Amino acid sequence: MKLKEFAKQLGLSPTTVSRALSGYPEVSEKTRKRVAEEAVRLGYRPNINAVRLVTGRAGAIGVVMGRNEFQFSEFMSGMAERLDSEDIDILVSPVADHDMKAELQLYSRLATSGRVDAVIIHSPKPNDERILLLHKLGIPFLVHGRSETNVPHAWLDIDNEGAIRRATSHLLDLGHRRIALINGRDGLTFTLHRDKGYREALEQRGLPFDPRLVTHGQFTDEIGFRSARSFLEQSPRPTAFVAGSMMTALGVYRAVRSVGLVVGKDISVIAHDDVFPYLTADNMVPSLSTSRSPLRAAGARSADLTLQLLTGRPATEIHELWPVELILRESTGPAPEA
Amino acid sequence: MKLKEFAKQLGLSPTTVSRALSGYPEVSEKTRKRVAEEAVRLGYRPNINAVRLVTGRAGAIGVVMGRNEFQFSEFMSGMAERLDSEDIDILVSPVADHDMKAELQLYSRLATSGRVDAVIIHSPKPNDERILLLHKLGIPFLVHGRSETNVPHAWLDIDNEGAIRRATSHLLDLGHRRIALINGRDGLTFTLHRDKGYREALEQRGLPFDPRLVTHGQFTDEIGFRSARSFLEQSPRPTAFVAGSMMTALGVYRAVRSVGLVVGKDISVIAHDDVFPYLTADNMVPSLSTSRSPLRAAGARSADLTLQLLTGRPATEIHELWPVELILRESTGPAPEA
DNA sequence: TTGAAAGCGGTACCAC
DNA sequence: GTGGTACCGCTTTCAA
Repeated sequence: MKLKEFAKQLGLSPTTVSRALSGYPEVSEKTRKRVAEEAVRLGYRPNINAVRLVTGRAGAIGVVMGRNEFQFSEFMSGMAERLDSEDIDILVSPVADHDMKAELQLYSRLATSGRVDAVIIHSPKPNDERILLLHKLGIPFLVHGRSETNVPHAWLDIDNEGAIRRATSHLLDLGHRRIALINGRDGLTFTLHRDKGYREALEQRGLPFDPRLVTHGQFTDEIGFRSARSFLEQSPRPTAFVAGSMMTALGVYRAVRSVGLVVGKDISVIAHDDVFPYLTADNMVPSLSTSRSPLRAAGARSADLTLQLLTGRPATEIHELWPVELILRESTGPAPEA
Repeated sequence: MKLKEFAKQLGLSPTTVSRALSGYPEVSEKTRKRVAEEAVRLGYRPNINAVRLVTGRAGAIGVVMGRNEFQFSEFMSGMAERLDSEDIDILVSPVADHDMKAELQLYSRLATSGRVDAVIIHSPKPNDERILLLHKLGIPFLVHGRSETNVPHAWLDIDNEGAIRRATSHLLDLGHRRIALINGRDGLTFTLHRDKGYREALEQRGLPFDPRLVTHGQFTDEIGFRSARSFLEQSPRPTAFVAGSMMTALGVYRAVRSVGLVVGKDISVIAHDDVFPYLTADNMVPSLSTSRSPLRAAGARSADLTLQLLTGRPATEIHELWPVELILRESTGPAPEA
């Protein structure tokens, strides 16, 4: 059913029908109501591609996801929550990890092809080429995370620095002195922020920073296991771990057990938790102390902010830093006597 | 840069340029090459929405994802691998779990709005309303999984029945007699197939089926833990578990440990593994025996088959059943003496 | 408050 | 092999 045909059936002009459906003020209430009802009854829906062509809007937000990021479904679910009521799609473009060239090409394509009205990017670096490119391309974008590029950009981030500072401080309060940090991929802003939070906590106590107590890598159980194992071989060994993700924590738990130690007694563990429905810190044994920040909520808010961007709110105004909760469970305890 | 403008710069007509770029045969090789080069140089890209309007193609494949499905990133990465070379997007529509009404509405919208050329649906039921609806709507679709609706439809599935039959048989071979199955959500085809495979293995040995040894639920660590715990309270307790996913297996491991038993010795465990980069069966302690089927590959192939569907291959011809490997590791061992 | 008509940026038919 | 032009289905100015 096309507009013309539909309009004819109603005895109206296409113009009026279009206006009625789009909620223009000049249409009489009676007409609007009739049009709306008939549209449902006769099943008329505007052809989205025609609308897009004529309005120049794509009606979609692009999300570029790294291929190995299990967190994605959660973020996107959040986005969907917010976008459900709008007529806006989520366009997902997975891109191979670590292939910056391919990723940059992707943005050019997305921007110039008019598939999306805006883009959300993840895991930025302090000096991120993608941000420069997107700015140059003139396409609205939101950064999930932060960057230090002086190009103006909208962002939403969690307080990684504060989260890890507090986690580390708490461990220090418990008497731990050798605390290992299993951090994210090197060079990413959130990794740097976490490193910073960790160092700050040490500094506050006048404790020295030991680079041998920090590793960087993807959030996988394997990296968690390997890092923890190699830390545990040190002498003296650390008595506490700060882990970058739930998956990392799984590896850490295993590593601790594999050398005959007990999490929460011999070794304390705090991990960052994005809150996944399928893997719960509370259910781990012992239950896992976490710095906690629901990724789903971040997804919803990111969609919301992107929408604001699209309605003209300046990117420079859109900066949101979310606090992170510290939730203490059984995996943290006083440092064992030396 | 628009076609008209671009064509003028080349001293050609829009028609010729369009043909050259779309690879029509009647354009001379020389012209085609020149046009292609200049397009890159001047940065001309056809406006996708205009193309879509005029061709009637959406240039996108829709994927409807349940909100709590961590497997999704992996499947989509696979899709992207295949779609990278095509000019086809992935449109993701997350939908609340268990909200069939919302989901059906979503399909109607997707189909009638012309946003997507085809849809991929997941986790079908034997008699799935979505399949009926999509068929009625006349939009091409591929089912990831299987259904028993007599509506013709393309599908790609793994041999869940065979996988669980073999897993169970293997445990029986090892002398286990009380084997518990922690299965997926009730009513879904793959869950039924797994139930069936489990029963078949028992039948082959003439062993009775005990409904108290089977649970159904989402693939979460929590369900894995709870199910396993309640199984372990039975007397006599099962000596082996077949778990529906890696997340479930995490819960099972925990449950076993929490009652002072040892996986691989007191209790054998086999889980189904979709192969995630961030959670590896081999890294678990003890390493986890699995029925294994890479979801990423399924995603790539699903995209491929959907493309075939779009080029006219009849849905009734597209049925693919993938075998599942059984990989034995340390979590399975002989049944302990009674 | 309603309608006629000119595009939006391409594709593809039909002529040359 | 190349070009003119009528659409694709809608929105939006302009006029009534």
